[in-house]
Amino acid sequence: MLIGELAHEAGTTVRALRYYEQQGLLHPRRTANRYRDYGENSILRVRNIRLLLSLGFTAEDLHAFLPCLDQDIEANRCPGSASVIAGKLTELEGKITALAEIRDRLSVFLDRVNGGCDRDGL
Amino acid sequence: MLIGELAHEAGTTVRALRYYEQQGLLHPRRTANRYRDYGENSILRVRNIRLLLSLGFTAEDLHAFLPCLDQDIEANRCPGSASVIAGKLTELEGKITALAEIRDRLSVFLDRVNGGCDRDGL
DNA sequence: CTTGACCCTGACGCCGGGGTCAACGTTTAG
DNA sequence: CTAAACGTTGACCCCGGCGTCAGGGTCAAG
Repeated sequence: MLIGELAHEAGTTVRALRYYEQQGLLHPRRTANRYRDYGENSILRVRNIRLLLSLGFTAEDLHAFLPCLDQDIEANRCPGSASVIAGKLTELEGKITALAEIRDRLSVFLDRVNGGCDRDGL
Repeated sequence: MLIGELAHEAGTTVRALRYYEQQGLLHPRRTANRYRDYGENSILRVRNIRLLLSLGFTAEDLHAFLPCLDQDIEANRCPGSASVIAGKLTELEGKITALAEIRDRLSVFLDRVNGGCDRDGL
């Protein structure tokens, strides 16, 4: 399978696939004319990569998932990745908490802006 | 007041102040030797800028606050900024929701990884 | 033979909020 | 006189995940 077809099958772009390879996440064979040649399993692999990226992992984080990227990642165990996941989970909780704080501050802020003014319009 | 002193008073850096000016948020006078010359009100103004940035507004968003940046922004009404604030609040809620979803997915993911494996270590 | 649709590598652009030089002018203290 | 400690502009660097050229090669169809 050539890169364009894989991109189509996996729902991404040619550029993204080359980027994943550059990050060490894909290792396609090459045809005689140096075209990248992917196997069928690459479709699942790329989907897994995109799933994990959408979950907030970085490309570097994904190295911990390398051994199991070709399998059904959601159904299968992936030794070594648990600590990475746990770390990301903690990081994520922190971000959510921080954003919630900002939201609360902003909400109070909005109340003041609205409450203290609006003699004209309201 | 020169730029270094203002940076110190407002708790930020010289570079940040020049950046704010570049973004159209500050307009210091110049002394005879082209040094930036800030008034006392600039301290509050810069603090307000930093407060708003920390609340998640971009430098561009801050243009909506220009008329009131020199006042006590938390106590004062700021006509025209309410809609910007409300928009940010909505945006923020969206981000929090998205992150919470990711967190939940990730949590399920972690459970599977732990539950399906670990015959050796645990 | 030529056109068009693929493929290749390499490299710059983007976003945000500055950090961090470089190379230079000014002012003050000793 | 000189050095330190300020100030000036300009320009590149950072992060992550690609988008988007530029300037080629390759291959099948007409």
